[in-house]
Amino acid sequence: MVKRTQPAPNGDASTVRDVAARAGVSASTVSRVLGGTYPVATATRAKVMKAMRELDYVVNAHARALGGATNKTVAFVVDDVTGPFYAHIARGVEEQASAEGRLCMLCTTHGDPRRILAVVETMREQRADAVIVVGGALEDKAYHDRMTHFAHALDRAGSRLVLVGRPPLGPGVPATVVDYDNEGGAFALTGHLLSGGHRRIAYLGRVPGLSTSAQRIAGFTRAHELLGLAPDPDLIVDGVFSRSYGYQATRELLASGKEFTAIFAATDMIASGVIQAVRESGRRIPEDIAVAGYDDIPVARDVYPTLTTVHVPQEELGRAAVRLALHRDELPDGQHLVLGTHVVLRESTRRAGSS
Amino acid sequence: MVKRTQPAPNGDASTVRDVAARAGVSASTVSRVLGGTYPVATATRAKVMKAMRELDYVVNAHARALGGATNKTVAFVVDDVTGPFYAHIARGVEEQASAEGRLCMLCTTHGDPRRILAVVETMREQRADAVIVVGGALEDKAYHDRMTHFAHALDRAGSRLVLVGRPPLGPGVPATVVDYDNEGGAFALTGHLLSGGHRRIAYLGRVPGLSTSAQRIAGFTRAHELLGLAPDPDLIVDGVFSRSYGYQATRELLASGKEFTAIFAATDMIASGVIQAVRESGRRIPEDIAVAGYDDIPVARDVYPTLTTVHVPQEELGRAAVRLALHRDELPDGQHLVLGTHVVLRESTRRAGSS
DNA sequence: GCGCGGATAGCAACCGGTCTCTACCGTAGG
DNA sequence: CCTACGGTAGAGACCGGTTGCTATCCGCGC
Repeated sequence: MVKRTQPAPNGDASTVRDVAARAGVSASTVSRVLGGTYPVATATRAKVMKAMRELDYVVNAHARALGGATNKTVAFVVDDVTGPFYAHIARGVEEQASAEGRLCMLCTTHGDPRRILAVVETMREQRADAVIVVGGALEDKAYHDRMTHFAHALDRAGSRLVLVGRPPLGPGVPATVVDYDNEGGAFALTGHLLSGGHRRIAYLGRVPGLSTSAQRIAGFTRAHELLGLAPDPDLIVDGVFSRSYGYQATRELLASGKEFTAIFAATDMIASGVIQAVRESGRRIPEDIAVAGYDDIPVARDVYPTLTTVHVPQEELGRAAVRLALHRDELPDGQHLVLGTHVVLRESTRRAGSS
Repeated sequence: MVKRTQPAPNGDASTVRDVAARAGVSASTVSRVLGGTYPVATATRAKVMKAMRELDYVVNAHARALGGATNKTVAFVVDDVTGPFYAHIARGVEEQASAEGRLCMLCTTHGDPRRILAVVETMREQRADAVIVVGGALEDKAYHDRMTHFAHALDRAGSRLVLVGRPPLGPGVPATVVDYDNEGGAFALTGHLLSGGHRRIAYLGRVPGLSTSAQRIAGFTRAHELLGLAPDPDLIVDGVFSRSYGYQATRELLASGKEFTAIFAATDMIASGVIQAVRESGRRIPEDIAVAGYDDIPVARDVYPTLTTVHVPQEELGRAAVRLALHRDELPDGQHLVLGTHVVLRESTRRAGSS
């Protein structure tokens, strides 16, 4: 007899068979009590429950996952959790996952696209029933191909790839896309600035090759064109999505002597740096320079003056991602959901004349 | 023959045996190629690798976990990921977990202590090799007992409970504690304010029954006592750790007519609301009222004026939690690590005379 | 009194890897 | 030429739950 006869000999968790032995029933019966989806006599059930309690038994999720196809797990892949924008999406994902009885794995890539691929591979091993990738995508052919490959691989394994805030991989690729109206938000915000009389608007934080950036620039440009204008390429500055970049770039821009009356920061994080630099230069916001951001993260309400920005429904993006991944039939036409965005007017763009 | 003969009949992932069949070897051989820890002839290895590539094979993490005792997973339990303080700890946890070849599960409790218990139970099922619980603990007997129970249960299963930023459960309880010098930080910060001449300091955001809060108040009080003073209980205001609370409480405090020259906000989040309310009242910071916070989250550098606060090594807390859980021998004496904190002087407490 | 069907419980075969033990190969040493 | 041994590969028993099929016991109707 190699098998232990002790209930739970301290140092190893107890199993169904331990519980069965103690309750004087078979393992199947214990399993049925656990599952609840099979008739078990009340007296038997009570005996089993008692034994489980006495042994402090918990099922082994892995053994359970081996039988069924799925692990009841959702994976969330993101650049960096400390960014408020992603953190709020993460909250939505976690909440919805939890509501759907799923666990949530958190994986960060620190901006390295190769790590995304590695992480998705790992999630394939974990048999997660949804893999949610968040953040703008690199417009790179090889990368795109690898993601397409993963979409198919996940699909074959009964899992689902969900892209949040990035463009679809193409028709026929089994992936769900949850996006927000990036271009439309930029269009509306730029329109707001233009209608406020601004004609020379600087755009800070263009990221070449990043889908999110391209869309915002597109909206920015389209709003100009609607009025028969064109943005000055000289006022569109490349950068990264960070506060310190916003601060630094603004100082340089102010020092350059270029003319402009408004700054469209690619993100609120950038905008908060912009605001600091503008104020340190002695200029007033919005009287001398109007400032606007994008994302509507909490900092937009906290800066002084409060920041006009484009609201992105972050938590809803996260929730929708999980919801659509698990109930694919909810979205009949294709697998592409676009959530709306809208401009939130605050002090940083208020015109002198306005109330 | 019920078993499929097709390699991977589209709709189900391929298994070791599928690969074995295609490579013309046995399942054990495939497993050995996978593990790498057993001599396999070069030619055989090549055949197997080729088959794996052709079938786009990935191991099933659950099957693998079923054999070994652990799941190579670390669980991170937190109130809310959108709080910057917790988000930075999360980043530390995720980074270290990733460095140690572990995956990271994210679980949020939304401040409901019952959910912590449920989550820990779930992690027991998952056979996570560490469960990291972050955030101040409720000083409640029943709750304490349940946590102690879980510590033992996890220990029995070869797993480890780690408490971050909360007091130990008691001697003999198998749990690792990674804490920071909460009381010392509050003591130093209060000392800084007192040495700046402030004698009536308001404390905003006491949370009755929360360990973190009690420790900060203790440091606050001890610094007063060192100078033969005592804080005015009337200036210690109960609240919650949020920006809006800080804003509201400050308005009420200013309107109340109570005398004070400095505000010690229990957290930076509260402080950012305090700053806004003070400035809106027309008072200057720090000339009329000095403001200080706690935690040193990014917002402390972003507010105007920049915020004096107590630096808490958030990422290191997260990393240490994972490290100690996995290499328990690293901490010889007991399982209690306390990281240091220090005051970060910024503009919000600068005296007129100082540079 | 006998047979039938519903309600329960048990047996054993999975799920997909890993690991131990055994078997086989070729070759080098005696 | 035979044996011993290093090097490899295979067979099969796990890990812990789940589940289809079977077996048993019971009450009840004829």
